[in-house]
Amino acid sequence: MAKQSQSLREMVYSYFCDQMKTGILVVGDFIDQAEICEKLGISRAPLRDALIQLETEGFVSIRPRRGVFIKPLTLRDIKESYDVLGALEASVILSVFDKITKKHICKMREINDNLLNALECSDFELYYKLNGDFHDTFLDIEDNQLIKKIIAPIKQRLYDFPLRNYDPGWEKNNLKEHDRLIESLEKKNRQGAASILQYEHWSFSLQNEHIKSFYEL
Amino acid sequence: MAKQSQSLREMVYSYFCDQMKTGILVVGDFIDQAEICEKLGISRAPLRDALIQLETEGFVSIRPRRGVFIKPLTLRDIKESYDVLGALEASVILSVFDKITKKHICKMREINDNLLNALECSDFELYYKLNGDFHDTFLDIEDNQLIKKIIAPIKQRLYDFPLRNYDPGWEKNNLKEHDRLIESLEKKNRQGAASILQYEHWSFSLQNEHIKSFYEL
DNA sequence: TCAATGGAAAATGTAAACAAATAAAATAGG
DNA sequence: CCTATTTTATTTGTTTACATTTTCCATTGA
Repeated sequence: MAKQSQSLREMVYSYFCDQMKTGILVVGDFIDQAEICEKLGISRAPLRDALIQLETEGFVSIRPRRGVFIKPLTLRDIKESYDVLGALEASVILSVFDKITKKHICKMREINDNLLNALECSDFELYYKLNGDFHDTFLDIEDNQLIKKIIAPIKQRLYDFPLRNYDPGWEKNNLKEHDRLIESLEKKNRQGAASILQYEHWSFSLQNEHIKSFYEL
Repeated sequence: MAKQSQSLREMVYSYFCDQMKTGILVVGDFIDQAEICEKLGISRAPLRDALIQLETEGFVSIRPRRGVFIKPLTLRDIKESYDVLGALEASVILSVFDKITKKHICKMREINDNLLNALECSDFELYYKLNGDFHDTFLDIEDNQLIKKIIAPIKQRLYDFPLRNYDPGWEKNNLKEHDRLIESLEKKNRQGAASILQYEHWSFSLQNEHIKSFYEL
């Protein structure tokens, strides 16, 4: 039915990621295990394996003897995620600061230009892909694998699966923060760069209103 | 055989935590699944469930078709953990700063006194318990559950299961940092407190030599 | 004596069967 | 007609059984 190189558990895991990304599985959904087993042509064991992994990562909630649900994303969850991402990305910027070259800065500027284009074309899907690329520019230089392993699922939960009310105003603001980050990097302003990330870009209180409308909360 | 209220998976999970805390299961160990199943009187499914959770949390490594190992704790792992803990605990101190009362400060001071006593009695087990309590004093006020959920397994991996070469010199240093943290809190020095946590207490480069001997690396 | 190939044993990934618990439905009583 | 209790059905947690893969050992050949 699929590749044989990877285990069925990994296959099921990717299947869920895809389903969430494409919006077929939505926050709050109940997961019909029998249906999925039939659909994928597998038994319940590897499905359960993947579900436990997803639960540990925070995507689903297994209620004993009652079933599996995709965890709803509350405003509180978002606030908590923002705080964590702010602290960790700021830490990353500080630690990779000396490794950031002109090349990286050029790349970030280029991506930010493309982000503006995407916005003007109202291609929000491209926008969010590019936005990920922007942050990956400095995350890729970081060699702390643990930090990256923590950041990834949190971002995925925030962005990858619920695609809703795009808000050009918010996104333009986002670009400005990116610009200021780039500026700080050019000026070799280490603390400034970290501060922009932690206390502006990932500031929940500053972004509160936009977030509410984006996530329909 | 055990409580019936919780699922077997949770029981197995706690079993592993205990085994790691008490040092029966050591870093690098191969896990004999059949043996554990027999010992606990359960089948392989709930054991596997717990192992997948432990793998996602970073405790063990499941090598497909080859077995399960307790992840070795490399110097690199420790450095990465320190960076994450520094960033997150600093973030916590900043966010709970206004909620810290005289009562909390007294408690921290009290714990720190007991820490010194434990050191003088060479009761290192008590020492590490109290050390956890010290940090919990401000972590308990934090209402960001996500941060706490991230911090807990990282600390557990660092401290809870390998009990080795205690180094009174290092631990005394630790107490001094605690004192300076308390001092900053009293003086309402928000940034100072965060800075002590992130760039001194959880600074890998400052603690490098002590860490090496503590973990026998 | 050493290396290589083949086979047996052990351990894991997967599937299927079973049991217990929860949710839904139907029946009985007011 | 509504409510409460009992019964049925669905779904999960767990056990058991099977198949595939890996590892180890023995035998054979150079």
